Amino acid sequence: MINNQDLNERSLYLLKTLVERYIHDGQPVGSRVLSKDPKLNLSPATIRNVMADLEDMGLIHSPHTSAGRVPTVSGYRLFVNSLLTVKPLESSELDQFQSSLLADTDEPGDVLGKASRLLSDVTKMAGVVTLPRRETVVLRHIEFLPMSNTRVLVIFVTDGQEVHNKIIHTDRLYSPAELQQAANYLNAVYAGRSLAKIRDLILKDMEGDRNKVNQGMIDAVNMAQLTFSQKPKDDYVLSGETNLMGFSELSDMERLKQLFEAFSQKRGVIHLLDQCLLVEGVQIFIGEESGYQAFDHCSLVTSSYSINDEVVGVLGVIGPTRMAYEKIIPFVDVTAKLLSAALNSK
Amino acid sequence: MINNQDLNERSLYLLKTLVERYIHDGQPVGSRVLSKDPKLNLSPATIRNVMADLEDMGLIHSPHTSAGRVPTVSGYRLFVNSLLTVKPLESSELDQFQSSLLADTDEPGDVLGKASRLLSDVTKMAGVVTLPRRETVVLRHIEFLPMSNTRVLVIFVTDGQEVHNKIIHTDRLYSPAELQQAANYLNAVYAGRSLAKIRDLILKDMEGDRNKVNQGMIDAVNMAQLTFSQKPKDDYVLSGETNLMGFSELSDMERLKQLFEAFSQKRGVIHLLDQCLLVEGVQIFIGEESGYQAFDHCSLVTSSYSINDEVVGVLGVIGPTRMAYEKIIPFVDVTAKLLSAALNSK
DNA sequence: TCTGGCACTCACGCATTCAGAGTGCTAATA
DNA sequence: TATTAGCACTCTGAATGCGTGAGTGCCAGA
Repeated sequence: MINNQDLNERSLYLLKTLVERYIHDGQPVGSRVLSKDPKLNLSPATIRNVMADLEDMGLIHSPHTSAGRVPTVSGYRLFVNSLLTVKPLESSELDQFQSSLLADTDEPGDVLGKASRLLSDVTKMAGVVTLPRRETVVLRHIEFLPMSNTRVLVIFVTDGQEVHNKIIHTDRLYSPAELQQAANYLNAVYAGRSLAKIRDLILKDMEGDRNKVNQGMIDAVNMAQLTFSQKPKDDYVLSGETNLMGFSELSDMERLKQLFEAFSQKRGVIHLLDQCLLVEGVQIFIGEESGYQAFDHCSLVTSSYSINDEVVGVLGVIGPTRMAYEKIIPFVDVTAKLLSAALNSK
Repeated sequence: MINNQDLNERSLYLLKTLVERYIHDGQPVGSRVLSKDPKLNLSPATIRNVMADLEDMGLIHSPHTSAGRVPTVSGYRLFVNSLLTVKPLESSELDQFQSSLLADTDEPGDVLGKASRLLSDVTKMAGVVTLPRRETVVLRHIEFLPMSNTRVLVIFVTDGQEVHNKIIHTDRLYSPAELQQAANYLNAVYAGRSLAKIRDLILKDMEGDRNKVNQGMIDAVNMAQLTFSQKPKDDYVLSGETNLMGFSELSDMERLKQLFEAFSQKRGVIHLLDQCLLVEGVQIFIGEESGYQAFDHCSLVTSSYSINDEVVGVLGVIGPTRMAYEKIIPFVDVTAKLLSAALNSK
């Protein structure tokens, strides 16, 4: 990868203005327009020489002979890493964002939806928020309700205002009283622990079963096992996808279709977002960097969010590679912090 | 509207083959191809005369002078109402559909999702299933869980395997025991009744409150009131939207965007689908008939489904006006019946 | 009432032209 | 040695024209 040591000040400044210019008006930028930059103060010919160098280094390229230059992925990368001057948010905006996140709803877990909508509304691109990873999330309360036959509805509430519903099949018919008892037991023993931890405990408890006197406890642990054994498929809340249909760089129907299919498949996107869980702060994938073909012409700006200082999820913005990074980055950063704050159990 | 009395046998047959032909290969059909139809056995010139009549009646029209004819909305309408020969499903297909609906999941309420996916998978268009109307749906069980402060999580299960979660704000802090007691009371009194009925009962109970001795009952009714007072916004499960991006008649980006925005707004679509609740059997909106601009170039084939013989929702298929109605119609019909059967509480 | 024939229209594909934008290269300049 | 002016060159995109094929409408004759 090329870093800013390899280039002199002038070339870097030229690249910077070129990228800014391109982001601003979407046209390939030629030597003439750049020569008008007061700080550059060079003739078009000189600028052409510099641009030729930048092109040799793979930072820019021209779509065709007479068309000015466009940043490549490496060009964007260098720009974002070293040249970007981020625009901090106004504090009034910040207040506004915060209040829109905290606005009351009657739907549990809707903060995530709100965050997603906030991301897409403000950026006019697509917003995405992963649901908190169940692994690290803490169990608050569990409840069993009998359904038909041996089917039992499990309801459990976790930190982060989330309610989960799941149907399990028990080995025999349980009475409502038995179910209640099992729930009581589990609430007493497991509440307040992370689901990963609980899964460990279940295993231990099941081994120790033979020694236990109380059949009710064994039943309870069995049910817990049924509930928590498989790793749940993670999920996310997406919004503003339709905004993406307005961008000319995504106007190719075939490509757009692939992108939307990736969105509804969820698998790939989740996998991509999961990579951001490990990283502190804002992370950016530009174009092909993501490794997912569907995202080839998109950029993804993400940040992780947490509940009670434990990182549990990722949020971000998806848009065309040509996006206003200097605004998007601080915005994603702030939104992640606001969401974390909103989810903290007070 | 034009009906089949106004036209002679031959014109009708011509219209029928024209529409079938157009649906089959998507090209405007000219007099030459139609003249090759063995049952018609007419010269192109005669066919042109007949077509001119059909055009005068607004049943077909030509995109331009030398381009053959295409059915108009009225043409499709007449075709669908009187000329269509539906293709009944193979019983092997039927079994397959049924088993894919009944396949077990651990997510409550996922039958609807499965039905939606079935619709879109089989038709290669978009499938939609509205959630059961809460009005008519029957309460099975209700539960209260304390959250922070005066916020209480209400969980209630209805017929049709659906679990609803909602957060209410109570006027004062309730202990878990009090909440339990309230739930017990409500389960005893309200379970087995439709939510509309329950709303009535709540009103009566609240009037009668002053006379009641038991404060617990008053609290319970208050909570029920908070839970059930506002009409819930209805919702639907959509799938296979991306299939729509493959159709040339929907390839206009601006139009497609409007369509997808309508999908995510939900309001308009819900309103449209609600109209089908009242009608027995399959109902069809062709192109502009729906009255929603976003659907101008789409057709919608719907049928209502029921739980325990009470109509509660609508499912359907959305695709371009040029769709294989003779297959889609029986398929939607059957799917609705299968879903109703699957939802019947055995 | 049906049909053959004929003139007409239009979309589409193809080649051509032209202006505009931007480049690379070279030779002159500071 | 770095910068610049100048020039020839390339490519796009819009405009234009032309020929072809498909399909029509209409008329006159069977």
